[in-house]
Amino acid sequence: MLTIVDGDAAPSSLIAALDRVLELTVLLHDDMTTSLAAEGLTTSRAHLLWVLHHGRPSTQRALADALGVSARTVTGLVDGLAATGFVTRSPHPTDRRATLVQLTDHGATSVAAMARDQAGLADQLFADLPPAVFEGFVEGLDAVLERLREAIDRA
Amino acid sequence: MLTIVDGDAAPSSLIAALDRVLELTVLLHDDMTTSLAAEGLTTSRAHLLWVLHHGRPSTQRALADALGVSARTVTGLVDGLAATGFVTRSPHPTDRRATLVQLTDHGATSVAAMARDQAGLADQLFADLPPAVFEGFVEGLDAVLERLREAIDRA
DNA sequence: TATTGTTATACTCTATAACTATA
DNA sequence: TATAGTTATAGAGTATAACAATA
Repeated sequence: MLTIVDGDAAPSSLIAALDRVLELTVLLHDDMTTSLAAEGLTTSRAHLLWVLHHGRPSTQRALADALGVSARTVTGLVDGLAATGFVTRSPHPTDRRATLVQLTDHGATSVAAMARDQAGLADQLFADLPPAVFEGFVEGLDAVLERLREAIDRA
Repeated sequence: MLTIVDGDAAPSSLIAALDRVLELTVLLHDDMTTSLAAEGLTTSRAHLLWVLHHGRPSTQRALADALGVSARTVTGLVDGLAATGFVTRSPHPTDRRATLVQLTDHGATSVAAMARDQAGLADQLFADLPPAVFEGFVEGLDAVLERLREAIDRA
């Protein structure tokens, strides 16, 4: 974690807040990585399954676009997911260049488990928060997200 | 981004909140990756530089412990950072098995740039927030972090 | 001519295991 | 005997470029 607070500069509550946001991101990432590993998935492969669950059988080209990675990368991800039984490849009915990727039963079960895990995590993080605290958090979060999107757009 | 809200389950404000937290983490990660790439750094290498900046010349063993990776991984990271001029290796003064890694001027300059980037980001995210919104966000963030740490401890 | 997905190649991060040089 | 860091090896994610099959 890139914690910035040190003796080099005057401490800033803004920087301290960013540090805690970054800590949250790191902890969340580790938690999700651990959960997925228990099901035999990496984050990249899980992401592909997730896209598949929401978009139904897709060509690899469509998956590459949805995931924001190259066609070559999708080949590798699908290879791995097919070898471990999460997806299957089948020919596209009308375009003989293309391949359709679809979830197996095992893949669908894993996606359902991922959804349950996320719902459970949301519960653990938020369910017992005082409503005012939860609402304040969400309000601030939305404002921060908006500013972050603006900053990225400017860059 | 693993956005969970779909037609499969009753929409939940808790899940929606987690989705936005996850969106924030993804956008922050992409933003930082882009900034670091502009300086010729990956996140792993930047993390090592950051540890070095805060801990002064360190053995690779100490770096491996601080980063939570294997000794082999540190060898690779230091190889890359040395080849690109961010760090140098030198013999440990008293333990001839060990190697000290230290920042070059270029490495120190890069760490300073990283610190500036983070401070700038904190400004962009928080500086123009109404104080009450900022405080509500931080209060909620602290509560969420606490619950996340508890959840991880239980697991 | 353009597109889909592959092979070829390469770089990075990560790990374990075996080994060398030292403690 | 234990530790620091290396080589050897391997798997995963990522990319570009060249290529085959098909549109």
